[in-house]
Amino acid sequence: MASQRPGPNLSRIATSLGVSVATVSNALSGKGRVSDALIERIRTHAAELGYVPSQAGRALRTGRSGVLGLVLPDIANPLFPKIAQAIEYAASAAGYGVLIADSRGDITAQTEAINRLVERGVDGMVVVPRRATRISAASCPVAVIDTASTPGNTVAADHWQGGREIAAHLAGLGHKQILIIGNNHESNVQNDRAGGIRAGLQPGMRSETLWIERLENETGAGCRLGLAEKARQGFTAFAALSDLQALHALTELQQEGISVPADVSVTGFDDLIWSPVVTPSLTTVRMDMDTIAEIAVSALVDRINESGTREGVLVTAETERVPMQLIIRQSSGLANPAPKTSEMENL
Amino acid sequence: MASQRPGPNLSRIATSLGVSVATVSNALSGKGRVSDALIERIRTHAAELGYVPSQAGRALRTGRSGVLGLVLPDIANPLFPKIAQAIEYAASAAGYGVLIADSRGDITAQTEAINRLVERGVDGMVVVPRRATRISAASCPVAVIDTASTPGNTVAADHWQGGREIAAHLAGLGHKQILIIGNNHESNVQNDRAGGIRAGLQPGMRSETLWIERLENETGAGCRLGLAEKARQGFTAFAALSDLQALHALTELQQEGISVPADVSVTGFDDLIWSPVVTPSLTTVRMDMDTIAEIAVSALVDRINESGTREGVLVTAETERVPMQLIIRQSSGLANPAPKTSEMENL
DNA sequence: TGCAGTTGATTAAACGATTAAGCGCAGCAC
DNA sequence: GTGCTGCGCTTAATCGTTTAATCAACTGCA
Repeated sequence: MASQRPGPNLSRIATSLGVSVATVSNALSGKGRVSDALIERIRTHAAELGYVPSQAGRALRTGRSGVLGLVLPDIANPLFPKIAQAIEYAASAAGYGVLIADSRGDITAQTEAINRLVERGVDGMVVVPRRATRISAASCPVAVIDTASTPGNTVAADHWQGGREIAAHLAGLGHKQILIIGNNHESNVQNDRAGGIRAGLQPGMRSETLWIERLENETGAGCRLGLAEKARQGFTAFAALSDLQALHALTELQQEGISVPADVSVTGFDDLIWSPVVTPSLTTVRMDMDTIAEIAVSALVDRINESGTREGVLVTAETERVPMQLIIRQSSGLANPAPKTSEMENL
Repeated sequence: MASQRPGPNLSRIATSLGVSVATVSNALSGKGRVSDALIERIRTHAAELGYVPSQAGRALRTGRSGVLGLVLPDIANPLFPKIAQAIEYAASAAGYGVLIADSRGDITAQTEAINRLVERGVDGMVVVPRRATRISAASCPVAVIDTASTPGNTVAADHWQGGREIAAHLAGLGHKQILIIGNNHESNVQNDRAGGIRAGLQPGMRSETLWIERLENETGAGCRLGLAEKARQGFTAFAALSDLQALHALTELQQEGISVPADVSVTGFDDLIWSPVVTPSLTTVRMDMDTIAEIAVSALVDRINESGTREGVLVTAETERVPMQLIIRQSSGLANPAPKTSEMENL
């Protein structure tokens, strides 16, 4: 009934070579005292038998599963591919597997997902919360990737600095009136980004912030934002707090016959998959997910290796903010001095 | 040194109640013969102690890890969130965890990723290949989600039928000349979709297919597709084989001053996150990922439960094609009878 | 030669669960 | 009263690995 593991195990190697299991284990792990000749013999034999150690046996003995959990509470988060990829890469470089637990947006579902991970015996986990959910002491080390202003945050992109990059870029192009577009008013990430933009404005520039979440909830995701009207009011730059909103803005403006970047500029955040593909391609700010993932995972791994007692703690890292990188593409250009008389023959 | 698992184990419950470990195990799993009274007593006591069974112990004994692998070889696939979510949901409903293994696009990296999963002892895995990679016999059951025309496919959306839906929709709107836009010529999925569209054309309609992969490789992802010229040639509908290309087409057309849907129609595939958000919102075809995931996972689980010998097989499911659903939004409209004289004042 | 110290291996005890087999006891039939 | 059956529980083996403890043999040194 019970399915046998296919490959050879330590004891098969041991009997086949006429030595004890412990010796084989020591030879392969390089820990105990085994003669060099025997180590060599055992290693080659193990290799030609195609031996792979049983994670189950090892996990049982050591109390470590070699698996990290990844919790993404945000429904179908478009950043997911990048995050998952980066985390998986960093984890597997550190010898860990990654168990995902997507909790469809709900907060209780999130804690359930975390519990599932704990029950599966993960050694630690990476959580990317949407709101500042208190990930209080799951019974394993936890790394939080959100934003530096979130209490308990382990590491994150420097969203504030990213905002400043955008502001500086727009200032350099001569824009005076900037409309910031966000869709989640309670998101620490978006607030940091918006704050960074405002902090980066030069004297003589002003900004206004448009939170579209209520509009989206009432009228649906594809609602009109009324950006043409805003352009008529004198806004020449639309700085979205995410590429999704940037796309929303860009297409709405185009549909209204307003040319980007000739008439107005549009910028985003995150450098999502479509950013280089749309016309005009999107000027945005990229987070260095690989570095963030590496920092998070290594902080986690350090903690796991150091603490014998498997306590639940929020781990900390030396570098808390990873700089974001401005990607200048086509959607941002020199401020049009007379935005109202939008010429349709541009470009 | 070895970190102790925090919670109680079977033997702690057993000694605490003065019974044997086996009895506790039987009581909790409901397998052996235990009196109802004792079962009750053990269950409540286990509950109040907060007992969670050790996956490691169980895995070692039963040879089953209770974990499925998910392999997504496609770099940063924008479908990833949906797939991962659906698979994770289906798997966790079936009592399984999901271990991800993203192999950054490379084929050798893909087999490495598969090996990593096998070494971690997954009981089975779901593979979504980009090209028809032969997933020949990893040493565990494998479910392939690609397209019905792929040999060895387990279950997939009925891309062909999805294509017919698009064709029928465009035919109903009076379109005669359809430009199909794809970016991967070797993709079974895209070929099926294109085939479905062509098969669904009414008499008097014609189609042409534009593969943009070479253009993308040479000129970058955001290259000009020259769609305005195509519109001038008389094409009134642009049927992209993925929402990403649809977005590419939509924004390029808008930028050129061609109005969608007044002048031409644009349709996509997959109903990705931005489809409802862009202006005009995108008419597309949605795959029922939840159903697909459920079928794949349950086929996998059936296979796992039935085969004792852990052999590596491509599992099959009863339902191989899951119908796609046409989502009509704003980007498709009645065919403009005189596309050449595109009036700029539309809308 | 005798003794301490090192080397290279073995022995055995875990880790936590599952499960086949066994055992005492009651009830029942002959 | 004996034999049989079924119930309720225990005993014990097992999965594969790690690792502390042990031990034999050999070395160097007095």
